[in-house]
Amino acid sequence: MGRGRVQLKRIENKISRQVTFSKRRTGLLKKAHEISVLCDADVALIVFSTKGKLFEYATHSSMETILERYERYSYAEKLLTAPETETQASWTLESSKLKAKIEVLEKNIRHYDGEDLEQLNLRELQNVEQQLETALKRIRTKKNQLMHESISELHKKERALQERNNSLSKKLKENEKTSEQQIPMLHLPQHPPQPYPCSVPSFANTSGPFIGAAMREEESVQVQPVSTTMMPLWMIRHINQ
Amino acid sequence: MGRGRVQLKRIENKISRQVTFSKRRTGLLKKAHEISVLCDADVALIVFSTKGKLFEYATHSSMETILERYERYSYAEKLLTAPETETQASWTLESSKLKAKIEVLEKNIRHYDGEDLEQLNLRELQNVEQQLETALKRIRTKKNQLMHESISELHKKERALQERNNSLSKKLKENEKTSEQQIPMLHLPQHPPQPYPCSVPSFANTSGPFIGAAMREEESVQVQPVSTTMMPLWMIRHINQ
DNA sequence: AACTATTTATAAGA
DNA sequence: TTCTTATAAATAGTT
Repeated sequence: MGRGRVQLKRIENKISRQVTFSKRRTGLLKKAHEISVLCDADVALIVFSTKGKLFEYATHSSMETILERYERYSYAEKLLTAPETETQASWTLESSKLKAKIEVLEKNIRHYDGEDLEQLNLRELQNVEQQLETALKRIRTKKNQLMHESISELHKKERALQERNNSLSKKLKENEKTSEQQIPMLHLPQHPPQPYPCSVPSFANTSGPFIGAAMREEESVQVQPVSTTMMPLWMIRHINQ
Repeated sequence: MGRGRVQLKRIENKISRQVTFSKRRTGLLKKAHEISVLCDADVALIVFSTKGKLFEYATHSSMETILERYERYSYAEKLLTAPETETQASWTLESSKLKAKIEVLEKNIRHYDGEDLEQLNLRELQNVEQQLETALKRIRTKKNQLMHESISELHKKERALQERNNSLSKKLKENEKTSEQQIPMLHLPQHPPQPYPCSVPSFANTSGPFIGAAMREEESVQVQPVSTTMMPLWMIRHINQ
């Protein structure tokens, strides 16, 4: 249908190809529309140009609907070939399951926070109480363990620094003897050690609510006496709060 | 293109419609193929007949590929126009968000259960401990409230039954005087009242771990002395456990 | 984008 | 369905 016959092969001339695409595209869309109206058919047509531009036609029942129908139609095949293409229904299902789970978990947490207790009866309150007591015991044990680890760690550091201080002051004294130059010496009392002029409350004697709470319900733990430590600031804050 | 003009409207004659569908369908598929070859375009064509039969054409790159490309292409639009028609990607996203939330909640609960404490530092342990203590206080308050309500309720019932007993025994005595027949009288000491031969431990004197725990950290609550009650079995079980 | 010679598609009939 | 054929429609090449 035109001035000359066309061979069914890619048109090499870019301009010609573009023009032909434009003309035939219009025709194709028109024919798609015609068959859908004349013959009461559901039609979906998708065309990507060489450049990647999209043209589409779909019967009034909309592209999505037709594509879904297509998916459904070829469902059996796809189950065998592509189980990863799940339907919206299964996603919705999974979503609501997850949401339900979240609701339960949040309710539990509210109970653990001592909130939202109206719905609980005495037996349930009793259960939650028991659980909280057990948890509290475990947490306090863990906390004690952690603090003791901290303390040993700090002890170690303290000793190392003390040794370093000692050796430094020793060297300094030797230097004083040999060199003509006078370097002012740092006063370093040997006992009790005081590596830095930072006032830190003695840990072993602290009887604030923190330690008190930590020890109250525990099997007694041996607390190593600590004379002075280089405790990090956040730890001090906790002890004194 | 035929012996007569055709109006663009549904062909009412079923046979004609079917014939036309068959002819035009062939033509449409042919033209789809032609444009794809001549113009190097990606084409997907889906046609459902009135009866629901499927006919399809797709460029060599296969129907699935083109439909995926289509989904990808119209992703942005869909997000704006139809958030309810979500794509698999967004479902996957929502799903993983929900799963992440569940993970966090479960971790929290494990901490509240005193488990899985390895990852927590001292500061975090301190927080959990505080939270648990608060929760425990609230729970014990709630439990006390519930128990006092129970007790008043039982008191009320006890008094009512006692009155009923008194009036019954009074009537019985009167009957004895008037009637010739001897009816054995039920022994009902007035103090302490003992409506049923059911041995129930006195509530006020119970010093088991249950009450002890309930009272330990609370503002002192006035416990009304209860001589004898008709406590439900489940309550007794809790007190004695 | 419009024109038009020609090819192609297809309606109607068999 | 398929073939035939007259004719409408599409479109290749040109302007």
